[in-house]
Amino acid sequence: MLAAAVSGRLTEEWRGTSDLTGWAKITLGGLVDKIESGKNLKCIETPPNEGEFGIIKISAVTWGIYDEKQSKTLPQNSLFLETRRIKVGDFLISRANTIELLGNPVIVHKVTKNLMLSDKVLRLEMKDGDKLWANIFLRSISGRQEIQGRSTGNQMSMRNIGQKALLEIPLPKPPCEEQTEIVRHVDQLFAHADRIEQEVNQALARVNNLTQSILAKAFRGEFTEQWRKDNPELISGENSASALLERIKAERATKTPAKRTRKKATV
DNA sequence: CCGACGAGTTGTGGATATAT
DNA sequence: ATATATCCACAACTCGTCGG
Repeated sequence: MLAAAVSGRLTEEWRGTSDLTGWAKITLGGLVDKIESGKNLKCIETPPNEGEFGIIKISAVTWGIYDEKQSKTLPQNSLFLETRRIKVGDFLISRANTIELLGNPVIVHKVTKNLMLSDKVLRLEMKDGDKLWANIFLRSISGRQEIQGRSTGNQMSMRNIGQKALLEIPLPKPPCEEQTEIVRHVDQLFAHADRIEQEVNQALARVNNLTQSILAKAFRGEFTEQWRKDNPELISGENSASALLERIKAERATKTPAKRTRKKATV
C-alpha cells in the first residue's frame, strides 16, 4: 500500500492517469529544517509518573505508533532538558536498531508524560505536511531499502544510521495538492485496514470462544439424549466421533498390549 | 581582529550485555 | 534468537580565552 502510494499508483487510480509530472526528486534533508538528538543518561527502569521526568526508549518509536509507556524515569528532575522535550507533532526516528526496525519513524499524536529524546532517537523538524509524506515514504519498500542500504555496523543485531546518511536519502516529492491527496488516501486505506484487522481479531476471538464452549459443554455432559436427537447429522455416519471410538476399542481388543521397554537413560 | 589552543559538548559507531 | 539498552572510544563541533 505504501509502495503504491509512493510510486504514484494510488493517485493513478484517483486521477485516471499514470504520469508523475511535477514530481521532484529531492532528499530527506530537503524537507528537514533541523535535526536533534537526546541524552544518554542512567535512569530508573519504569516510566515516569505525574510530576516526574523521563527519557523515551527506542521501543517508543519502533512500531509505527508513539508509545510513551516505553520510557524510563530520570533520577533527578533537574536532568531533564526542556529543549529535548517530546511534543505533539514531533517526527521521531531511531538511529539504532536491528536492520528491519532501524529508522522506523513515528509522528507523536498524544503526550501525557514529561519525556525527552534519548541518544538513540532523533527528532526531525519539518513542515506538518512533509512529516506525513516522509512518514509514508520511510515506511514504504523504497524507504526501507534506502535506510537499510545506508546503515552501518558489523553487527546485524544493532545497525546504526548517522544523521548525514539519513538526510541524504532520496525521495520523490509530488506537488503540494497531490501530496496532500495521497496522504489523505493512504490514511483512509490504513483506517480501512485497521477496521478489517479488528473484525478479523473479533471473529478469531468468537471462534476461540466457540471451541471452548463446545469443549466445556462436552465435559459437563450437556450433549444429552435430546441434543443427539436434535443433531443427528453430527453423530451419525462412520466418521462421527462415537463411531471412531468404537473402532479404536475394537482394534485394541484384538491386539495384545505390547511389552513396554524402559529406555536406557543417557548421561 | 584573527588564529591557535584547549576544554567541554555533541554526535557517531559499534561491541557487548541484558531482557524477553 | 531477537530486540534493545548500555557503555565507551573517538570524531567533530562549539565556545571561551589569550597572545600577537
